[in-house]
Amino acid sequence: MSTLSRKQREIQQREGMLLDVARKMLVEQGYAGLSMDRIAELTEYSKGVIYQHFSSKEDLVTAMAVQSLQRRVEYFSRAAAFQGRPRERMMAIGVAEELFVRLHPHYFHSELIIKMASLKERVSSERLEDLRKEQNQCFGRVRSIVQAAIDCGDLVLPPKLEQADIVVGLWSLNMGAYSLMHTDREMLVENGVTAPLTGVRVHCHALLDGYGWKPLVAEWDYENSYRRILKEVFPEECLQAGLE
Amino acid sequence: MSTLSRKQREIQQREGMLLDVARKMLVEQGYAGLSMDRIAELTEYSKGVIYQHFSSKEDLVTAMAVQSLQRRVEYFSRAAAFQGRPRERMMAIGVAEELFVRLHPHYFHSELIIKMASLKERVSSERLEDLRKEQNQCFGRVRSIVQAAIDCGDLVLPPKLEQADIVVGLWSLNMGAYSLMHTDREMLVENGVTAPLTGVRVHCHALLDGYGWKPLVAEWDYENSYRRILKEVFPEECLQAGLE
DNA sequence: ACCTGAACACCGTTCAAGT
DNA sequence: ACCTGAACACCGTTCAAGT
Repeated sequence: MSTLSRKQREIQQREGMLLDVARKMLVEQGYAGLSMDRIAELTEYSKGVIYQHFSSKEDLVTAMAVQSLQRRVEYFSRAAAFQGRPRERMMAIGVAEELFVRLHPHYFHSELIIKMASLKERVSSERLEDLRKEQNQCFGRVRSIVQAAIDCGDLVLPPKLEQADIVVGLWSLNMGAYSLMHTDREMLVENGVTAPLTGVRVHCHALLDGYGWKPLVAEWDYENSYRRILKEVFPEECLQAGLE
Repeated sequence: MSTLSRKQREIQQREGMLLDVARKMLVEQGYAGLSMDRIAELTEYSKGVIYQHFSSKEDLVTAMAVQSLQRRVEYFSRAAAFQGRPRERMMAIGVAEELFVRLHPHYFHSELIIKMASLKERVSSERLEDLRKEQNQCFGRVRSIVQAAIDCGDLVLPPKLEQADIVVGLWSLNMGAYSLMHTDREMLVENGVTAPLTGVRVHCHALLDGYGWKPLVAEWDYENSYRRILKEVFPEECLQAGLE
């Protein structure tokens, strides 16, 4: 027995449909091509209905980003549950992010977009709260792995770095690399960068080695960890993404 | 004796003024608040004149990004000329980026924006060529330092990484960190990240250590290098930014 | 109680008419 | 040769009128 009335469920379903149509539009035609008019036209609802769900265009885009973060939290949670050394679990987070970006580029794209404009002013406070919550969930998942590494002695915090800073470092490297690939792929190719996606993994290992997070690359068979993560945590996603 | 006629110079000057007004508007009111109508109003030119300079709104934003990259190339060039070990020169590039972001946040902002939407379609091909050129200049400045490090034996490329990949790793880390700070500062503060800007330097050192780029942090007094870079390369910018 | 779509203010872009 | 600004098509947002 659901806690929502039939009507409420219908409304929720409608919101999902609106977001699906909007996301498709965003991917195919860019931010400028995303129009409330055309969403109404395509879904055959009136414009008034759309404004019942979303208080503005920016609110709609933020809703897409919230969906994206929810999905990412799922991936991260599964990754964090991997059985192994903390650094292997952190590696699993990296794999989760890679698969997430590969399989849901439109979700990732919507996140990049809300980051751009100073949208906050025009987004409903409830939606902003949702966004904040999901972001902190993501942050928390990663942070608890850093904590575990400190607790078991695998990681001794370098001077001037707190626990949260380690999260920021990894987050920056990953987000920077994927947005670079999204937005400047041509430039990379032009400069002879051949396999940017595989590259991210190697860079992350270098960064973790730099923090002195044990076991170092030289002391452990991370190729094997990688295969185990793919097989044990993301078997289906792995097939979908076409990874061996 | 200039190579441009008086009229041509006037037009160039006008373009600069239009861009200044536009940038201010972008910073104060976000992308949605940037309007061709209001630029015309504020500058007291007609809308037709603006379209003589920029083929579309996207073209205008791209022009801002080109200006930004030109400025960055200046900073990078000065940094690359620093007298010292290649890793110190790379550190100087990091300092250049930090000062650039601190002193010209609006320039940096415009770069983030064009990266967002799939603007390419609506930007004149000349402008796109300018953008490409400046990007490659930046990339090249950094790359040549990596080359120097390889040549003198300070850096031995790790397996699976090419020269250009090292540039991508550093670029990603820096860009990711600064855009995170630009867009999610609240979230960082909420999670106890106190000094994100100083953090970037530490993360970069960790990454370079991870690549095995000599001399490692433990083998060299980089605090001293940092002070020298500020003093010798960016004395004025340093004062402007309010760094000690 | 919920939905519609005309109406409004504003925006990007063009181009015939002016100087 | 250069500039103007009315005109057009479209967009985000609202809300009185309908069911």
